[in-house]
Amino acid sequence: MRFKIKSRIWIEVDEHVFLGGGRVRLLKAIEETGSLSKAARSLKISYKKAWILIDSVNKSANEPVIVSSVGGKNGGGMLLTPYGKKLISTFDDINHGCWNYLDTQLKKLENL
Amino acid sequence: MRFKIKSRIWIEVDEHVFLGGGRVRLLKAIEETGSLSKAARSLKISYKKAWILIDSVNKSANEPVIVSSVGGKNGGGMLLTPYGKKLISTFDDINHGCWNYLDTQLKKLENL
DNA sequence: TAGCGTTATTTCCCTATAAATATAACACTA
DNA sequence: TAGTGTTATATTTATAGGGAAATAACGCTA
Repeated sequence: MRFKIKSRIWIEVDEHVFLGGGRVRLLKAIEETGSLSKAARSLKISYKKAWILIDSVNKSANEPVIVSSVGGKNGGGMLLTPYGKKLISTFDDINHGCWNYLDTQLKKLENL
Repeated sequence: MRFKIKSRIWIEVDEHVFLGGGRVRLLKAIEETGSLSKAARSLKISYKKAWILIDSVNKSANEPVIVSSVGGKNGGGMLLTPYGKKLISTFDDINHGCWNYLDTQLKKLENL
């Protein structure tokens, strides 16, 4: 029997999702591209969906995660704040730790 | 900032979900009630949804998880096999361990 | 001033998921 | 034999979520 243990973790604030895998992927894409529309294209999700995700992150956080500018040289853009960068690296850290834990548990299923 | 780290784990076989929180809840309700229809009513999900969940568990497992009988004294029913009982207790064990790990990580978010 | 590429937001439509309904088969009971 | 409460399955109906498109505002550039 070939088992795999999968997991998904997310952070909630006031019973609402604040940060999860999808939001972290999006934040990383914003960090790389410098814009929400480019990030959405690179992840092949609609701009609307990307905007809703970022909007909910902003509304849940009490410290800025991204700063956006509209108009200007290249039309504007989005940038991660230092707090935002720390947030995604901490999320990744915890997530990897969770995977490592689950790997150690696999044998419990295999010799069941 | 009041953070909570939430998680969901599940077991896959051949890239398909074999066992997750919902299926485990349903199996426990079957163990308590002795029937799939009673279990579905107690969890307030439709019989159809419950049947699809159990059907996929049966198809993924290569050892029986439940045995069902149709017709008869009380119309029939469903029972967990010893393997099925071991499966849900192991799942619960791993799941609680995951929660414990995540609790230890919460401080990383709080003093960020 | 016209054009551009963004952010920001609304509206409409479609589709995929879930719920509700219906039906068959079954084996016991009265 | 009629009735009952299951399992098992198909069909129809409703609902919610996502995608596409349209629109506005913005501030730089040429």
